[in-house]
Amino acid sequence: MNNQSPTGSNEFVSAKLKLMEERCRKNRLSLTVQRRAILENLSSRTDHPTADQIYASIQDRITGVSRTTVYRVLETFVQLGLAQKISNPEAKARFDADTSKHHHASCLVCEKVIDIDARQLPDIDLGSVDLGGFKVFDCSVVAVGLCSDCSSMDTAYRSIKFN
Amino acid sequence: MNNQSPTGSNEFVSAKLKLMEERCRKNRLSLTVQRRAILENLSSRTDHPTADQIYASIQDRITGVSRTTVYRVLETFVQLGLAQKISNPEAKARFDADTSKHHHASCLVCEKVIDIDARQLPDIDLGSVDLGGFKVFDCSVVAVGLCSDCSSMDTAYRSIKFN
DNA sequence: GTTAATGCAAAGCATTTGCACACGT
DNA sequence: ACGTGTGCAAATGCTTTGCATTAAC
Repeated sequence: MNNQSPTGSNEFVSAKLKLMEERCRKNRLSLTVQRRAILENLSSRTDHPTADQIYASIQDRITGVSRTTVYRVLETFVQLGLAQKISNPEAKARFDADTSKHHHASCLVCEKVIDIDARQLPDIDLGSVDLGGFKVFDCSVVAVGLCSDCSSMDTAYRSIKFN
Repeated sequence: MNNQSPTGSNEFVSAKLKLMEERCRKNRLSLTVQRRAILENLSSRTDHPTADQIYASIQDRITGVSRTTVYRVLETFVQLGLAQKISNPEAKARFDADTSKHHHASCLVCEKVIDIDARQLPDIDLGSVDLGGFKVFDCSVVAVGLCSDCSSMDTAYRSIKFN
């Protein structure tokens, strides 16, 4: 993360929890321990986890949470605008509690996804682009390549077999 | 598609097949009927199909092709730089025979992915952006929203449950 | 002939669904 | 109490793997 975005900080987590309570109340959804635990976990990390990664890191809590619930709750959060599924080239969904405008870089080897601060790039203006009637809700840049850990390892090049 | 890009045209398909033959020879890979059929199918369409969609549209050929082979061959094409997996928010891989610089818009309802001509947007320059050692191979814009078909249907709004 | 590719069946992950029970309001 | 949410188990969807057979060079 860059030093300007609060994603993952304690303040971000508690603000996010407050927002969830507000949105849940507005939509008559229950404030369950599971929802709190899942949102707390997702918003305290910056690694854009899969549903299963979130499940793995909270299942050992006192209460226990089922995998099914993690999938269902994350879907609810997306509908409520509390989280988003981020675009990546792999065949699995990754989630992000930071719904503000920013971009991502996805590692082809370890599949890690890092954030790119939107302020480091000019705004993308799709207003004057012909999209044939497509209504854009959101757009962002996705970079693919090798993260610093993977590019410093020989193993990184195992996946690049041909030329 | 826009009228400047040749993706999907007969010329594009045959040029792509020639390129595949060249790359396969260079890497001592066999020129099989399956590889030809899969590349021909992928490069003649502009809808960014999943592996399964390609399988569905070629399995009724004389020879028959197995699903496994489609998955394996597509992976090979990506390694050879003949195709790319495109970033999208859904939990499945989508392929594109157009490896030139362009962008995508992904429909949240029908999951259709349409192309956005790179010339309609300013270049994205990640050269001066701090990525913490991440090595970028490629980057593009991904828009999410509703395609023209889905935004004209009431059903499109079924997925937007909350506020 | 040798090496690489395919097909089948089975396994492995990722995700969703049906239904009974438990919890939040 | 009422309606919603959860957990379990099973089903489904997407993708990969092992191994014997077949095809390409």
